[in-house]
Amino acid sequence: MTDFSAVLNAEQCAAATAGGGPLLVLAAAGTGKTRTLVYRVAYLVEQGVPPNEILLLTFTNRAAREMMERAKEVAGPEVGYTLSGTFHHVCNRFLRRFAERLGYRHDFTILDRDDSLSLINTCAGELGLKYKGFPKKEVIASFIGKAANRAATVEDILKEYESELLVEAKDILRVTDLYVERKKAEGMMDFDDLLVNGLRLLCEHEDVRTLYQRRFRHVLVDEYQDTNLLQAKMVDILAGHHHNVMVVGDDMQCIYTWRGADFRNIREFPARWSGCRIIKLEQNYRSVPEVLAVANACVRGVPEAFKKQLRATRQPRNQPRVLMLRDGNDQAQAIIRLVRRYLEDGYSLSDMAVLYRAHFHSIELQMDLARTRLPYVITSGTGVFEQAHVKDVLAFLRLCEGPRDYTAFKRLMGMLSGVGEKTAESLWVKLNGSFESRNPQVRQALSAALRPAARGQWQGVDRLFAEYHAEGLGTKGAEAIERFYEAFYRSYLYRAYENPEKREEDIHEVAVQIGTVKGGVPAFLQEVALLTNIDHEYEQMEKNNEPTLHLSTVHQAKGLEWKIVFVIWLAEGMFPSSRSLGEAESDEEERRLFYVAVTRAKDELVLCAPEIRRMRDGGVFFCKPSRFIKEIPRELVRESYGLR
DNA sequence: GTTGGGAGAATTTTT
DNA sequence: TTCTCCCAAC
Repeated sequence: MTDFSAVLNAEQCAAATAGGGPLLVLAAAGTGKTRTLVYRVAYLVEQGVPPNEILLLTFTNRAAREMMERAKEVAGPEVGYTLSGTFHHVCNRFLRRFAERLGYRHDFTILDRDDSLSLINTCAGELGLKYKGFPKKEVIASFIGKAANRAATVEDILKEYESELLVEAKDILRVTDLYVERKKAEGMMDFDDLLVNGLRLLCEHEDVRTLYQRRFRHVLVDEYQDTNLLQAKMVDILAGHHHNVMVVGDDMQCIYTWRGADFRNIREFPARWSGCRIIKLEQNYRSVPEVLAVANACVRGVPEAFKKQLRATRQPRNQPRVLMLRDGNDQAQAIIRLVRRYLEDGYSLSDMAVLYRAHFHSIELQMDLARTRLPYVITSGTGVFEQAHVKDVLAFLRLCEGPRDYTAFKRLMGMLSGVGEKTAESLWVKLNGSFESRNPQVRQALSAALRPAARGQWQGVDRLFAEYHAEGLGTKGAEAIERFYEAFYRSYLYRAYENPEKREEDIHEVAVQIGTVKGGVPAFLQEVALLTNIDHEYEQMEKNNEPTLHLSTVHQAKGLEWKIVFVIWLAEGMFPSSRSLGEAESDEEERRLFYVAVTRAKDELVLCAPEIRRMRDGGVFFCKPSRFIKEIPRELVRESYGLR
C-alpha cells in the first residue's frame, strides 16, 4: 500500500484520496496536476476498484499513456486495464461496438483532416460550386467543425458569419448536406462524427447508456477547461449513475476555444453537480519564482472564475531574458548561441525547447539548426500517418481488410499509370461496389478490366493480396507493408515523389509501428487516424535516446515542461496572431496561450522579439514588439538588444 | 481521361 | 517561395 501523504502535498493528497462524489480540482500550471491524477488512479485501484471500471479522459493519447505508465509503477500492472485516452479514442471504442445502432457498420472508417477536406472539395465540384469567391474547402470545413462542436447546425453558424459571406448561405449548405450524405453512404466518420455519434449513442440508446454508466464507477477528466459542450455532456452522462466524477483543469490555460472549447464547462461544474467539492492546487513545483512573476504579470486582468494563487516553492535564480532582435535570422543566430552556452553550462539539448505561435514561425531556425548540425525534433503540422506516401501504403492494407473501402480503392488504383479518378470509378462500378481481395475470381475480374500497361504493374499487388490472406499477414502487419513496398510501392514512390529516401524511411517506420500494436492490422487501421505525430514522436525519442532540441507550437507543448524555454516571434501580428486581432475574446485567448508558453519553463526563459519580417517575395515588414512583452514590468526581466 | 506545366494566391492553433 | 488549382496537350 502506498503512503499517499508521504509522496504528495496536502492538497494533492486530498484530491488523490478523496472519497466518491463530484470533485473539481483547480490546478494552476506546474502544480502537479498529472501527478495527482496518477496517484488518484493508483489510489482507486489500491482501494479495490477494478481498473476496467475506471475511465480516464485526457487531451492527447500521449498524456493518457504517460499517466498510465506512472500509475502502473505505483500500483502494479493491473492498472493497465483502465480505459484511458482522448474523447475521440473512447468514442471510437464505444462505436466499434455499437455502431450498428446508429446505422453504421462496426468497421466504419475514420476520415482524417485531409480526407474530409478532399471530400468537401469533391462535393463542391459535383454541385458546380467552385466559382471564384466561393469559400475554400478549409473555410467550409471550419463551419462544419464549429457546428458539430457547439451542438449547432451549419445554418446557425452561417448566420453568425452572414455579414462576411460573399455567397448565398444556401449554396454552402448544399455542399455540407452532400458531404454528410456521402459520409453516411460510404460509412465514414470524421473526427467530429466520433464525438457527435458517441454522444448520440449514449443519449438515444438507454441500454448502452446504462451499460457504460454502471460500468464506470469512476470518471476522471484531465484538462477539463478545454472540453467542448459535447464532451462535457458526455462526462455528465457517463457519471450519471455513480456520481463519482473528478475533473481537473485551470481556466487560465483554456487555449482551444476556437475548436469549440467552452470554459463555462469548468465554471459551471459546481452548479451542475450539487455537493461538488473544490480543491485548489496552488503550489508550483516547476518554475523558479522569476518565471512565475512574468507569468502572473501577463495574465493580470484576464477574467478568471476561480482565483488561484501560484505559490513558488523553488529557490530564486535568474530573471527571464528579453531579446530584441533585428529579424528572424538574427533570432535564429541568437538562439543557437544561447543553446551552445547552456550546453557549456552542463544542460543537455533535451532540456531545451523553442516554442512559437504557428508552425511557419520556425522555418529560419530550422534551416540554421540544420546548418550548424544541432539535432532537433519538431512536432510538425502534419502527422506521420497523414502524409501522402504513408496513406498510400495504408490504402493497400485497408483494402486487404475491408472490401467496401472505396477511398482506399481509389487511392490504390490511382497509383497505376494511366489510371485516374474516372477509371477508378468505372472499375468500382464494374466490381459492384466492393473488392473482395480474398476471392480469386474478383481479383481476376479486376485484372482483366485493366488496360495492359496498368495490368503489368498490378500483377505484383494482385499476387500479394493472395499471399496476405493465405499466410495470415493480417497478424504480421510489418511484413505485409515490407512486401507491398518491395513488390510495388518502391517504384511508384521514386516516380511520384521528390525526396523518396526520406519517405522510404517513414514507411519502414510505419512497418515497425504496426508491429507493436496488439491485434495486428485490423486494430491498427481502426486507430490510425487518431494517432498523432506527438504520440509517434514520443516513441521515437524513447527509442534512439539521443538528446535533441525540441521545436513545438505552444498548443502542442501543453502539459510539457523543459528546463530552458525559448519563445520566438513575440511580435504583434505573429504572437498575438494577426488572424485573431480585433476580437476581445481572442485577445484573452492569445494571452492565455502566452501564459501557457511561459509556464513551460523550469529554470530559464528567453523571450525573443524580432522587428523585421522578411516576406517570401523578398519584401520586408516592420512589426512592433508583442504587447505581451511590452506589458511585462521591466524590473522583472533582463532586456538586451541585438546579437551579442 | 490523364498528366504535367504554368499561373495565381498567400502563410494559426488540432483531435 | 511554395503549394494548389486549372487548363491544354497527349
